[in-house]
This record gives sequence, C-alpha cells and structure tokens, in this order.
Amino acid sequence: MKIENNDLMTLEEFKVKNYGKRGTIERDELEAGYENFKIGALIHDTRIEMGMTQEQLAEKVGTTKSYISKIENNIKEARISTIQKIVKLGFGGQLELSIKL
Amino acid sequence: MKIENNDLMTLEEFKVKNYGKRGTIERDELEAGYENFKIGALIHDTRIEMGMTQEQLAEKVGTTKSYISKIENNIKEARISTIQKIVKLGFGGQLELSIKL
DNA sequence: AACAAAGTTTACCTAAAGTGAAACATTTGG
DNA sequence: CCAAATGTTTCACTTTAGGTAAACTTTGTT
Repeated sequence: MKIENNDLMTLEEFKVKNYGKRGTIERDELEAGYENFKIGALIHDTRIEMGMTQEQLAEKVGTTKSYISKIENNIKEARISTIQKIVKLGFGGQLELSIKL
Repeated sequence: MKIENNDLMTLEEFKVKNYGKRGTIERDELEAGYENFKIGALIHDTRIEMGMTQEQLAEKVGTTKSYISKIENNIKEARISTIQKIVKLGFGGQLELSIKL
C-alpha cells in the first residue's frame, strides 16, 4: 500500500492528529506519493526491511539513534538534504522528487 | 533534460560552486531525480513554464517574492513541507517522493 | 535613454531543525 | 522472568529556515 495523501496541515496539527502512528508501505517500489509528514514511515519501513537498527542506521549516516527516532516518528520535520543523506548514506539508495501537474 | 545528480556536499560548498547557476529541465515530466539543491531550478522552471512572476507565485503560496527568489536560487534550503506548499498552492500540482534502492 | 516590471540582496526577527548525552521505556532472546 | 538490545523522550544548546520590508539591480519596452 502506498502512503496516502493528506490535506495540508501545520506540523502542530499533524502532531496532535497523528502522533505515534505510522503508515505502512509495500515494497519494493517504495513510492511515496509523499505529502506532509509520512516520510518518517518511509524511512522506518525501509530500515526494518533492510534489517537495520536505529543505531546502525545512525552510524552510517553519522548521527545518533535519538535523532533517527525523531525523524521516524515525525517529531522533527527534516530537510530534504537530511532525508537524502539518510537514503544515500544509510540505505545506499537514491531519493527521487518530482512534480506532477 | 532531467536534473542530473550531484555528489553530496554541504550547503556552503554548494553555494561556492553553484551560486547563481540553474539547471534546465524539460517538460512535461518534470522528473527531478532530485539530489541536493537543484530543487530551486525545478521550481524556477516550472514557474516560468506556467507564465508566473515570483510575485504571483508568492501570493498564491502566501509569502513574498523575496522568499521565492531565495528558494529558487538555493540560498535557503527549504523543508519538504515548504516545497509541497509551493507545488500545491502555487502550481496546483503534487509533489512526489520516492526511494530508489 | 528612460521608465516600469521583475528579480535579487540585505537586514532583521522568530520558531523550528539539527544535534547529542543521558535517562527512561519497550521489546526480544535465553 | 531477567538481562540485553532496541527504541523513545527529555533537556539543553546552536544553527538555519521561514518570513517580511525595503533597497537595490537587472531586464524588458517604448
């Protein structure tokens, strides 16, 4: 299942509504259809599928497990370059971004 | 032409190397293969193709032309939610994000 | 050349990301 | 059931995005 789209909301609204929840996604396309803050679930599920702990991922990326936890749980909204770093250094993959008009 | 990939670099390194330059992209696929800071070019080119000024885009998104300029020129590295706002409110499109392993 | 329109830069503020250590909680394996 | 491993939260601090107005520069038009 793809991550479904949400309406635009602020980070605060999102926290109230979705704190602790995670979407589930199917491989192995890992298409996100992104939207809002579901990026955490994408990273979480990818990490699990690759059999990594947060600590192992953190080491590859060059950060700490507490930070990875925050990103996975959408407590901090990462920048694109941060997500990219995780995908590239942590998963050895590539982040793709496109605009659908 | 798609935006080509770059190696990982810091924002500082990028500024020194690429300041002022912009990639060009072809429509209408607007696939980004993102990577680093080329998102500015993606927004710039999309805006031009839609015949909008920075001021018009800014108004739709609910910001100012100076901010749009900074994003297009990669002076500020936007968050995903910001890019999404521009794509959604400004272009009436959708931002898509995926991980390619 | 002169003027208008569009784009860039500067300056300045606030709120949130980025960061990590350590404490705490939860899950898993023996 | 206990210990070890894994994951989450708290606290604390620094950097940077988000945001705007105004000055300035570039580009386009007559």
